[in-house]
Amino acid sequence: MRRVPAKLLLDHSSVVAPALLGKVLRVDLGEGDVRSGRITEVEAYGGLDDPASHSARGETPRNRPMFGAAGTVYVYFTYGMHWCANIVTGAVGDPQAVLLRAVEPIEGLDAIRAARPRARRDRDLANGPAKLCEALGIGQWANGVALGADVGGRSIRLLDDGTSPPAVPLVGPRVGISVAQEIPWRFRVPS
DNA sequence: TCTGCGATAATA
DNA sequence: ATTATCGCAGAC
Repeated sequence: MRRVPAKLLLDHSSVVAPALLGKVLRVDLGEGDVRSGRITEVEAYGGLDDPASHSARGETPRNRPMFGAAGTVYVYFTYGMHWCANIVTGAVGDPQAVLLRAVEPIEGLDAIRAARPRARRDRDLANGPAKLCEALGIGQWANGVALGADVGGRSIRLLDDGTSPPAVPLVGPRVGISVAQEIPWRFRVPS
């Protein structure tokens, strides 16, 4: 299980996004609590040219991590109660990111179930951007942190276990946006 | 399975 | 006012 090379993350988000399908997201929360899942759904968000992106109107305190280096994690709080996580792509100053929308749990299933008490079926554990964060324990602590970096005993890694991205991913419009709905930047592993 | 709706607070 | 969401209730 090797680390995803930084080079893969350094490109336009719409190019990186489908390449992340099948990769393994592993969160180490310390004290033996390790949770991971295979990425099955993502969305690309661009910079100033993408009106649906948090970075569309320039840099603010919230979106600052998007302007950082490729491989930075951007976590935001929304709807008054949910955390969602992105992987930043592209060069410093070019605010692009891939929203992680769904994973299928691999490691730490018991901890994941405990973190998602409202999920009645296992398929509902991490099949949404906020569910994914709650399941894997991703929160504000991860905002602005580089993949692989240690944050007080916690870390997030992106790994390749040999699974290839789907040759033909399902593609469609991004979810939950009110502008730029015609841009097909949502990518899913075919079921 | 699907559709509609309320929760809840940071952001601009 | 809006929001890169979720889970519940009710209809079928």
